[in-house]
Amino acid sequence: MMEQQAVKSLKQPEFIQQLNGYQKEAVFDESRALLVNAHVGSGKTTVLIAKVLYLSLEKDVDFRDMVVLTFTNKAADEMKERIKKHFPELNDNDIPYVGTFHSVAKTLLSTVLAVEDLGFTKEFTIMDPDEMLEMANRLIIEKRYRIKYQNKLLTRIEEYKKGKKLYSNMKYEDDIERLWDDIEALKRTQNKMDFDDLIEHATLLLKDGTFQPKWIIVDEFQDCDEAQLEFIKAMCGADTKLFVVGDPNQIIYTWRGSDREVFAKFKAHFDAKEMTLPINYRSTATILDAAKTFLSDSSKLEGMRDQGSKIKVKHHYNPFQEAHYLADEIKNLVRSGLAYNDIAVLYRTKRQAAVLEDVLEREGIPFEVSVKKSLKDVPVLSWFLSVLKAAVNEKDENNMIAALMHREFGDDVTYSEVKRLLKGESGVVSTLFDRIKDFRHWARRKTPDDIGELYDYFALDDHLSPTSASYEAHKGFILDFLNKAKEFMEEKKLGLYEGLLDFVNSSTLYGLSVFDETADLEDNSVKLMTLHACKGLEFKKVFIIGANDGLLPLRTKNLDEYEEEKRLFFVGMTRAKDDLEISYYTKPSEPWVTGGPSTFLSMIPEHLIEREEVETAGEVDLKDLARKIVERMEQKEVQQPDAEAPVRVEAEPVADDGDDAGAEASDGQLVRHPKYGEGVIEKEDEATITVKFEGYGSKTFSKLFVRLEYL
DNA sequence: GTTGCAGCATTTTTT
DNA sequence: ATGCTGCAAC
Repeated sequence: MMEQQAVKSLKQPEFIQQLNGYQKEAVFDESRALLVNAHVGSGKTTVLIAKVLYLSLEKDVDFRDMVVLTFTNKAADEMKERIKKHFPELNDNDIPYVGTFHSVAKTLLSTVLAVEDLGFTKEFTIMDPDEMLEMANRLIIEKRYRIKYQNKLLTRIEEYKKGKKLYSNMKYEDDIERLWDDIEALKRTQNKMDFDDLIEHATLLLKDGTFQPKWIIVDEFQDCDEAQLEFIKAMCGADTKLFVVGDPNQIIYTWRGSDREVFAKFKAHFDAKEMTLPINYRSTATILDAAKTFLSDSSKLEGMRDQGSKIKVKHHYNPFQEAHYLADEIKNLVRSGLAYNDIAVLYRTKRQAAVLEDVLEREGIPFEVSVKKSLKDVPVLSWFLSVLKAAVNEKDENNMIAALMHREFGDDVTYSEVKRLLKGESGVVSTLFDRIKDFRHWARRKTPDDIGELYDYFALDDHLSPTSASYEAHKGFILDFLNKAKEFMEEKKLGLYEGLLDFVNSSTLYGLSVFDETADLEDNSVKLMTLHACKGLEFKKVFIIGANDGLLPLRTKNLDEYEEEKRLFFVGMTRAKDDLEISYYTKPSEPWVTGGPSTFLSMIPEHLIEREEVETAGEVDLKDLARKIVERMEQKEVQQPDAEAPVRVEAEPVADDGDDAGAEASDGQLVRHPKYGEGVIEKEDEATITVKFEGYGSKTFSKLFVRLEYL
């Protein structure tokens, strides 16, 4: 018996054993193309990872023959981490095609594909939207283009590309078409690709069959747009198999281009087999029953759990009053045993967070608002990235201009002087220009170990002004950035120049998370986020606020948009495991939003609901409070543009005594880390801090992100 | 150049 | 409700 069991468990590794019947069927399936309809909370990620591990372990598929595509960096990182956990000997080089659509396209373009055929070189760099905007603005000035609604330029360009028009009231055309043609041409001259180009160019070059993996695996397939589907098609050879997982009930990004018909198109094109993962493990029956109301086809969604408690529908006078109620309620919940991170407050628009932030902060409730930060939020890094991009890609004139002309860190030259420098005319002197131009030559003789020399090579001290108050912080950011670049190069086994090029491009795709070690820390705080941002997450207690017509659902132009609002509401509701509470206002803060419960609330079967009015605070009180909050918000807005760096750094003591030696002040200091617990500071410099933890050993963090509580 | 009016949006966001 | 902006009239 024992032996039999041993054999059995050998045959069925743990990651298979834990699957249910449907999930196993999906993992073992051998079809050319399989479309898995993964209902909400049905263990989609588990199946995806099991499939990847199964292919590797049982079917001997090499990771280099597997393309695993995700939409977000977070999902890609999770996937990579899970793979590496099973195969600790693997590094990023061994799983090159596990990543986001964009990063995989980038990897293909800079390795196996013939970008030269499209007029690029392998040294191409990636342009983010900010950079594109800079380029566009420069073109407008230079060519004297007339562009209407210029402060909505990026949206207008996007709409133009999709063939739509943003403003239907425009009587006369402007120069948007010529502007876009110029941008397209300039991108080629400067050897740069924007995010869309990565997919489009890769698709074009893949069509000759250079790269055809054995397997293509896609996560969140419902978010796929036309271009991404074409990308997948272009990679398919006769022997390529496809495994895509998605949930049509969670299509909430059609406004961003995701294709409502993508499931049908996939099935038709690949003659795909379709399967369903119906079982939801997450939510109580009550929550699921209520959520099903918002689906067009809910027949296949099955729950596993008992009834649970009813859904609370709360009626508040206005958002200010609600914020106070929520603060009290959260305190009560925590008192009754819930952790802060079991709780989420979800809303339709970002601006709804302001009131909550204000009140929760004053009530001392730990919370986190999910806002994506980019490198641009740290001006010194944004500038330094321009320097590096210009250095790494010799054709990148725009970043050269940005690097030299930066108001704070640049070389104090005018536009016409930079133009003359670029033309090679004499009479203008810029050390930074020379160093950037000479970088490739210099870097040839260097290795990643020499990366610290970059600081002196670019004479950064001259640009960061050592006398300024923020000098130490600025220097710290840059040293930290270089440090991360070095780690990156070592993991990928690249030389200094190639490594820096790759790192710069990854930074563009990854944003700040390139070196945010706290990104997915399980810290104990209430999460505030939009309904869009909550996809993929789950909480024991969920508050959905502002269920008023005009807000949730937002005012919609057509039935399609209304259906998408329903799916969005569905996504929000199904984040809740145990308890769901939905609120609406008598007096919402936006004048175009209707007072009273939204149509969505009347769609939920009455027997699943428990209604409650929350006492109205005095009118005077509210007005006073409202005024104060508006004042505070205005103050914050004024402060924002000046803000030098992300907040956390300022909150922490930065070594300020003496030069290099200035660490001893914090040595031995007792601190608490949200993940590793209490520890003692071992070492500290401008950029990093090393803490020794009981049970985890020494960990080095970037001061940019680490959140240490000084005890 | 200035002014008043009409028309429109007011939202979600990854790479 | 409010704010932006294109547009036409001055």
